[in-house]
Amino acid sequence: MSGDLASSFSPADIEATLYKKWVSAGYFTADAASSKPAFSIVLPPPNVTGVLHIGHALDQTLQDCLSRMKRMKGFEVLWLPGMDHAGIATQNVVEKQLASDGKSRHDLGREAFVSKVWEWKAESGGAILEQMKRLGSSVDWSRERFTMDEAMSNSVITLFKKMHDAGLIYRAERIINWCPRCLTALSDIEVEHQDDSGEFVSVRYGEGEQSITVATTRPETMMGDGAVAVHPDDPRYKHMVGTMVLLPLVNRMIPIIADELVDPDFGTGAVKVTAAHDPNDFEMAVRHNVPFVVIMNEHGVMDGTGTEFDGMDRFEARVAVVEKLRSLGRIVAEKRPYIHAVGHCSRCDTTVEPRLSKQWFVKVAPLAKASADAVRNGSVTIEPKELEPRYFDWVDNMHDWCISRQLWWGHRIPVWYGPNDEVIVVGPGESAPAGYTQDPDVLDTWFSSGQWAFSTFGWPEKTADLAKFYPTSVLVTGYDILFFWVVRMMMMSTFAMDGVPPFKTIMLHGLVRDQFGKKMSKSRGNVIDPIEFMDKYGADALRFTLARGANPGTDQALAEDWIGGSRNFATKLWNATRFAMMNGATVEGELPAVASLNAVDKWILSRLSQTISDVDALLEKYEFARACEILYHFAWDDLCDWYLELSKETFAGTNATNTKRVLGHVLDQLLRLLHPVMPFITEELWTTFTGGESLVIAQWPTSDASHEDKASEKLVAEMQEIITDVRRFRNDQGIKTSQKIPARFIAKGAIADYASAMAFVLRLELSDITPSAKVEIGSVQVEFDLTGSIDVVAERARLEKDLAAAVKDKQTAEVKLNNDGFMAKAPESVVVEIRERLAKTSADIERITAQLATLPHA
RNA sequence: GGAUCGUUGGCUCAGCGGUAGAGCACCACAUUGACAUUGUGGGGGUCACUGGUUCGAUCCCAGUACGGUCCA
Repeated sequence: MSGDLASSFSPADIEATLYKKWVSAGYFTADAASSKPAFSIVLPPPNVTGVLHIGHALDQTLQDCLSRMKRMKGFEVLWLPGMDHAGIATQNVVEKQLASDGKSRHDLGREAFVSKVWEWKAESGGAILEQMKRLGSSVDWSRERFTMDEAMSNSVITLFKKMHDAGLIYRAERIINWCPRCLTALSDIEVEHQDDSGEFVSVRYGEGEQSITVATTRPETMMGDGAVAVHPDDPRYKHMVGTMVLLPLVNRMIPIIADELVDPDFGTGAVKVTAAHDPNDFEMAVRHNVPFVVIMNEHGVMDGTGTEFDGMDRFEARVAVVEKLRSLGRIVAEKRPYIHAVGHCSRCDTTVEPRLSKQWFVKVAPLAKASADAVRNGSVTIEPKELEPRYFDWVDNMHDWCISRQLWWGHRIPVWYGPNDEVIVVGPGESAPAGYTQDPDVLDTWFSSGQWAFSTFGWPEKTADLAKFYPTSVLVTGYDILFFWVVRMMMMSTFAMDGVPPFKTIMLHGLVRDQFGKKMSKSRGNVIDPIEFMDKYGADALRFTLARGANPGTDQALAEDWIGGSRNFATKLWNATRFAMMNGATVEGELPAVASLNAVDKWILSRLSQTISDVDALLEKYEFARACEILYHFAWDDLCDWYLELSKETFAGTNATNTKRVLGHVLDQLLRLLHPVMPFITEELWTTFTGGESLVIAQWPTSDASHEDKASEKLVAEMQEIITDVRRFRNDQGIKTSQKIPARFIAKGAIADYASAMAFVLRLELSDITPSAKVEIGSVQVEFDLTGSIDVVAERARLEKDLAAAVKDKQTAEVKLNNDGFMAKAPESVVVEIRERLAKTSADIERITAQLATLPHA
């Protein structure tokens, strides 16, 4: 019924072939018309510019794990792949290429530039999708999407209009984050705050009595000041509020205002109000009618101050302004370096410049509230629950979202302006009246990727996919993009889909770090390349390592050694399967009645049943690490180290029919359980072993309570104890593991039936001997004929060590049992357990003491 | 500064009111019957500190110290 396995496992020989087989068989293609229950996941779309990094590998391993398990459980699974057009990032890549030819996008013009980007995408974009195949991701390639696809653009425009009509999108002049290099607005989340070394300068404004010292980190913007602000209750300045003070350098009179926003304990307690260049100042300015004075252009170059600083870069100007103030004797104090948080463009790291500008915004309050409510009322669950506060913290305190970008690559804002400042939104299939011109800006990338959970299914059309697969079952992603993407998905989906959130569960995992728990970064040089490690150890090994480290919501360390360990595990599975096949293990025919089986077979079935129910429950709870741990130990310890060893004697005999069938069953079920995590090797082993078509479409195991058997578990535990103790004895006595020793077992009851199995494992030759040494475990004695003297010193040391342990255990048990409080209040089951421990340790002490007494003195 | 998480063997992490666990690393022995990408045995932790609750605390509570992350 089955083929042969090579003598060793070589991942490279099977992976690509198997992946092609799965795809061409259509296993991953979802059927919206299926009567099976749906299970759907949308892949967090990687950037079109991206390459597979270890974080993707983790994210996809977990999603694939869930998808494959659900598929085996009989769900109609759709795991939808695709990519994000990544506005700024992609435009930057193509602009860089142009720059190397000494050109800018303006040389090409908008249309030519955009088609250049499409060209780039066709040639070098999406490398990551091919890399996903290496990993084995069971995505539905027939449904691959790109956020700039026509259908998705249609969704974007439709939703923009819908939101605009609902009053959720508006245009306003505000202070926004501006990147002077990318020359576009950024949303709050595209700004990264870093501790920078700056300066903190105190400058005296005004003259004589009518002077006030302001402290600032941005002296260069003072030419744009419209006021000085103090706290209303600050006694130092109360008398000055409402008066005017001279603004140096430009010699303009500006008012002193009082505002609660000022922190009297910060600096001098007086701050300059630069309405057009600082978001807090902007707020105050609005409240107090302070004029907006723009003193910088879009490149971050001083402009319009009418001073010698015009034309200087903002940082150059900072130095020059301070220099000038110093020469004027206006510097009261300087602190340099002054470490403070400064915003940087997340795409190019340029220091962000707050800039007064007219942009489009999403009014987030009602959307954020709906998103928060969905989690608060339980219609969406966040796993692990501990991360919920972070979610609420964010959605409950969100600012309006700036969605316009001064870029060319992206969804063009569907707004047209008429000759008399009319504003209309032009939906799909509509067109603007003659003489209207379209807004030149494009939408934030997240505006389209935020629609990923429904636009990919064909919204706004009422498609079969949408009906079948929305809302998606679970979103699997790193907690680091909870705010970027997850919240946007929640807001936009809930709005577009009439209150139905995009997923039932948000499963958050952590970041992959290096082997010391440090963040991976190019500058540290500790970045792990998943492709390199798949080449070296196989995709299964990488996947297993990642899944095994994936505790919910927490970061995980990753070391090459550990991937090697997982590769060893794969090798172990390979060899165990070879062994099973060599010994005639089979999946043919009914599993024999449990009553007819020997205790070892009963035991492994019992362990299997527990393993199945544990692994199933843990995977359903997204406890990947614990599920993998259980699988690892079941496979390696229970199956390979004990079951196979204890069955060797049976296989060597003539009555192995039942055991062959049991082993076949256990192996079959184990490979199924492991398939979601290690799809390649399990597929190869299982198809070879069983002759079945594919594990991808095989049934997921279910536990069988009738297989659970405490008596056999107890018996095998006893056998394990005996074997371990005899091995220890042999080790202590320096007897080679290969050397066969004449021995006999003195045992009563069920255990006596397994003397020969144990003897086989222990390389003992059972015969009627005259013993010269013995090992006692509980009521069982194993006697040996060592034909000569034993190492008494070693033997005495071993027994004394056991004795000491038993004495210590006995004491702790006695202390408890002599404690009245314990006896009065501890639950009965605990008391019973301690009593049993006392009995056992007492017996052990007696036995070991007696044995020591028989030893000759060295 | 605010919030939040963490502190368990050499490293990375599980666990959790009732005698401390894993992987890797380490030590010794072994080429034996699927596997040296192996097997067998072993060593190693007063579970950060101080109080409290409890018959009993690594686990619960409070505080302290140190570290991380997010937000400002």
